[in-house]
Amino acid sequence: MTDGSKSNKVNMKTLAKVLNVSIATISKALRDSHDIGDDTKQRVIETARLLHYVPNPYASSLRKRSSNTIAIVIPEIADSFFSQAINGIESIVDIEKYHALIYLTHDSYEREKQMFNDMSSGRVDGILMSVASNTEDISHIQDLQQAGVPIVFFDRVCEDIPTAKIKTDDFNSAYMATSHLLDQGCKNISLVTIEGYPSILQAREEGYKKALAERNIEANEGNSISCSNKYTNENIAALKDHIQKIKPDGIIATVEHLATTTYLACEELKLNIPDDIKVVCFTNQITASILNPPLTTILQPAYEMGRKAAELLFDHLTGKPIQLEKENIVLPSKLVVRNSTRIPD
Amino acid sequence: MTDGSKSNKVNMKTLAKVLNVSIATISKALRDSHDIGDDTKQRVIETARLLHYVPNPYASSLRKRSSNTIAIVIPEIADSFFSQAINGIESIVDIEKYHALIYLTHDSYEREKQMFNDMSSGRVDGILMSVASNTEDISHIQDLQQAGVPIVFFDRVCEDIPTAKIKTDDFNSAYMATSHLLDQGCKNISLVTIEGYPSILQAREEGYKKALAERNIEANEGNSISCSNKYTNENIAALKDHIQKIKPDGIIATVEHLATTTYLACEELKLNIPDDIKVVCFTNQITASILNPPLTTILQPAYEMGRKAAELLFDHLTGKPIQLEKENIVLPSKLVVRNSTRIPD
DNA sequence: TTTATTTGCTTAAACGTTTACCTAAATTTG
DNA sequence: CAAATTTAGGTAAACGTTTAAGCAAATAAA
Repeated sequence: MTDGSKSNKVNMKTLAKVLNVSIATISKALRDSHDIGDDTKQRVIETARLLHYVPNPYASSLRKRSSNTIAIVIPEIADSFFSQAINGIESIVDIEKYHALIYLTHDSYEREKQMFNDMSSGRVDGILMSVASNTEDISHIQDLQQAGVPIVFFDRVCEDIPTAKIKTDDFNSAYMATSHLLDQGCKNISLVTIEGYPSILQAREEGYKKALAERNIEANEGNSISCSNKYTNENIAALKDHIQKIKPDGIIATVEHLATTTYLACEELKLNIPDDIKVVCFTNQITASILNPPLTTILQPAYEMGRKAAELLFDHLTGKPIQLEKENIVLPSKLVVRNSTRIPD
Repeated sequence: MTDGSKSNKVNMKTLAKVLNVSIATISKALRDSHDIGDDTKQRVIETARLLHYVPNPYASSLRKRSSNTIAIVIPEIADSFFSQAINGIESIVDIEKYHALIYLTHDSYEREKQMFNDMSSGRVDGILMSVASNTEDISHIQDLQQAGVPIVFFDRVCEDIPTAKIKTDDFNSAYMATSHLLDQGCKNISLVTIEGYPSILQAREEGYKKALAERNIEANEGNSISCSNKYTNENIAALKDHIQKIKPDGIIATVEHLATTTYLACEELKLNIPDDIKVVCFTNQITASILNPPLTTILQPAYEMGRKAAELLFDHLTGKPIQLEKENIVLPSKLVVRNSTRIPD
């Protein structure tokens, strides 16, 4: 339309005919092969440009047995963590001129398994993933890895698969957060977490427990409450029950949407944050600073984690001398102290 | 590993050999062709399952000249709108057993154009997109459409392309929001928006102006301020300047991250929301209700928009009798009133 | 000058499907 | 019972690349 060309498919055959050379010459010229003379190369490139030739990726993938495509396998895009991580991943995918297929597991093992089955077709050259929280049988992952598809985990890693893992220091962050609450005078801290229990939440729970243990405080079962992994009124109700029963003076919320749950539960119970109860939450949302009160958060390096994971995968894919199984990277999270944990005057 | 099979590629040839039939028989049997007898079909399906046969998508795409893949072209995944929209899209992509490639334009026309060039290879069967805000020359979109690739716009639509468009009522929502502020007693309302000006922001501005005009209030140039489209301290500073100069008693923030910008600017200026200045923001974040004060928002049907866009695209792709160019759907946003626009007692 | 090497290109097979067309046997029709 | 049709499959080409192998001409080496 904007140019003179019709929408007839122009492929290598077309170019070959126009330039009166063989298809092989076209292919090699475009890939800058040493086989082709400089002037021919130029002529090929020029006519390719003129005729708006765009290579067919599927023919290429079929023949080369590689797709220039990676998979991003994550539970969902509901929170800011994965949004930011995807942006980090994309920043590299873009540079490498790859494509990214997105697979959302909805945190379900069954779906994750199906998706791995799909990927066993050679659809992707590599995988960046955060495992579903109820994935225990990891044979689908092992199978694909054995089949030669490199995998890099980020955030929710699978410890039993020998490959690169990009984590943040969940144990330590929770430890820091809990210690911070203790420093601020809390004596009875509850952990609000979610069902299904991905390993990172386990680490957070352990960091929490360690901080308590260090100060000789017993972490009794009752101080832990599990919510469903999406924002619901049921969660608010459950948390209210919990608070009324346990009467905690501090709360660690382990995932983003639990911040809202916690704040609303406290509000409904007429509990003042931070006077009656102090709150820390794992979240990356910029609104943390304008909450009522501003929320003390554990800020995770989401973008950097996605980016680093992608970097490692591409280092491997592009044949750099790197052993994925040796890469075990921990990027630190940051405790950002705000008023939700302030000691009242 | 978990099964007896090695990682040797099993393809139709393998199955054909094992079952002593032709490759064509395998192919037809697996696609449930009428050509093949029921018992043969069963045998094929059974051995395919046994040998863990997974069809090669690239061979199939090459031959069929269609990829079972769609593109999601969006500016970024930075805010909750696009996160939720993607989830809506995925809910349909999943059902249809398609795949979704994600293209982030970073709101840049140049990148968008490159991506369309990439897609002109036949890589995708259809496109779901929100156009970049600085896209004015739309020939890249036209070209692809003319080449037969169906496109469905959502949110940031391109009016000049005759195809399906899923929007929300930006004009009306902004009108409602502004009227609401006026009802709450505001006399001097500023519009905080972003540079680059996608069409939806234009609509929001016009809704804002209409509400003012209706009450015979002049919307002077100075009441509009443009920020960069990411959360920065510069934006906060600029907004502070603006507020000090114009002294608005009401603010409409047109995109999500401007809520934080606005709240922080007001805080730094020691302005009380809502007593000194009332605020409404276009955002889907659940934290709106726990802000200080809770934020009156325009809640957009992000998930539904993504879902509906995908539905229309697939209706078209699966040959349903539907004319994309006739589909112009507007899903309503909702004004959720909270304390940031409350009239002081 | 003869031989070896390099340059620049071509031929043809391969990647794994799908499908138009063909065929032989089985079944139905008149 | 012959002719027509249906059933159940096979053959081979095609989709658009990439690449191993080959080859003639030009250049370099001996």
